[in-house]
Amino acid sequence: MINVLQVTERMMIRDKSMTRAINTVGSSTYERIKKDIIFGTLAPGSKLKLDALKQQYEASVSTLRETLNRLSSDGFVEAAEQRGFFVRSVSKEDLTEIANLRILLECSALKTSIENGDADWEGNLVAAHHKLRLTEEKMLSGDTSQKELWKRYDWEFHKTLIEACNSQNLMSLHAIIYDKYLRYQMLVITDRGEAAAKEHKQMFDAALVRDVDAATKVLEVHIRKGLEHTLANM
Amino acid sequence: MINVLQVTERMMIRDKSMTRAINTVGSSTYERIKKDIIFGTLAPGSKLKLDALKQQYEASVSTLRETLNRLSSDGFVEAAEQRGFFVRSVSKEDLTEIANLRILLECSALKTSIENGDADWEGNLVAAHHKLRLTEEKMLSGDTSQKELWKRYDWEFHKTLIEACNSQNLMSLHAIIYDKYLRYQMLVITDRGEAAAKEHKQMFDAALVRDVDAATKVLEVHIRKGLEHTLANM
DNA sequence: ATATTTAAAATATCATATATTATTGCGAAT
DNA sequence: ATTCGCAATAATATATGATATTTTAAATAT
Repeated sequence: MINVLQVTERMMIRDKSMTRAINTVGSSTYERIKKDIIFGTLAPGSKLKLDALKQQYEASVSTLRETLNRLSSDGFVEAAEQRGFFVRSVSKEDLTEIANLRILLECSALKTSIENGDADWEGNLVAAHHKLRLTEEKMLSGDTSQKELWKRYDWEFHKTLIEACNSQNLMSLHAIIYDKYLRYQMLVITDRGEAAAKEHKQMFDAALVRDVDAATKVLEVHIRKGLEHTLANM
Repeated sequence: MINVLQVTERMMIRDKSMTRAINTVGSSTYERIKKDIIFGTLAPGSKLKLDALKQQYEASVSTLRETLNRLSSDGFVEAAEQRGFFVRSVSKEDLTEIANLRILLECSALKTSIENGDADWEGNLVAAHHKLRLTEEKMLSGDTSQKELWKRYDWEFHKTLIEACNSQNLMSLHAIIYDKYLRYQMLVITDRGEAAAKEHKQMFDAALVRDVDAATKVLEVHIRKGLEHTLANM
């Protein structure tokens, strides 16, 4: 799931021999609003007035309510009965909870994934790490124009690492938590560029030689350091 | 959260000096449909046609769509773009994933909770276990009329056990997973009555003497045995 | 049998009506 | 003067029914 930065334009899918454009207004507003919450365009705690959203996202009230209800179940929006919707507010406590959850879920998934991953998985991992490293190098050399792309490759790398864990349920829970964690990262201006890149490399190497202990330990440090960095800057 | 068996009638809340009835059609429909999915009234895999639901739950299409979108984010309903909604289908693989997730989340929460629980928590735990034990005894002596109540007390006991874990995020994730697990339990006819009751007692005792290891071990066995029992009967 | 056309059913979206909450203004009491 | 309570009004959320679009199925032709 490229849930974070998913292309919002119409996607093509194969249907028999024809290609046909599909995408509902609902799903595209969902992606757009979610993205705007994660990347801070919609500020934490701010009221989501339906009339205003109607103009902003060019969708009807019903469609917006469907969207906001979904986002509320996901935990990005707060729904106050008969008082409307709000962007989920942020706090250090919440971030700490999110980070701990991410450690719990992702480390568990990583362990199983490393134990079960086949050649396909290794291939995907090599590819994912390669793309991530290239973008990281660009970022480190001062070209910060592609922050969104960088974050997408970060997501793809982490997702690929745990992809062989054999649990759809775990994967989708993790996807949500990852996005919540990302939202906090986008809240602060700076990032841990070089250190994070080094940790990615260590995880990559450990995963390929099937060293579960090393990989999960680095992952935990990776997340915990990210947590500390964000806490210190928010 | 008494999410499973929550009373669907209007609830009273205090507002200044008056009591005032609140409850939207949306939230009550949500609870009702969720309950019907968990308790099997709405069969796994079955199509959720809007017209039919409209009559069944006496709500408009838009309200129902809001509900179904929420349930889809929660994972109880499958939303197929432009093809409508379906009750989430079941499988042994899915149940196994759910059980493993429950072990992961609940054991982690239990550990922290036991480490942090104060006198209030102990009191709540004593009360929760007492209510559960009374109902279990009735069930074991043949009175199976209160299966829903029993399941509610089971939920309250497990919830109370982890309530001092200091993580709202973890608690709400756990609540969803618990309900998914419960759905599978309701699918099969029989239960592990006596054995489960014994395990509850063991967890209760271990929690009170703050024996993290013993408590989490029993919990894991408790869930794993429940998984095996359900797998064998589905 | 397979493909195409047509009809029916169902979903997605919208505009509007109803119910609820929030705001404002005014007068009485402290 | 300031606070509090109350009523009228405005703003907003919730819920509904109607319409447009898409999918499913049934029927016909290749």
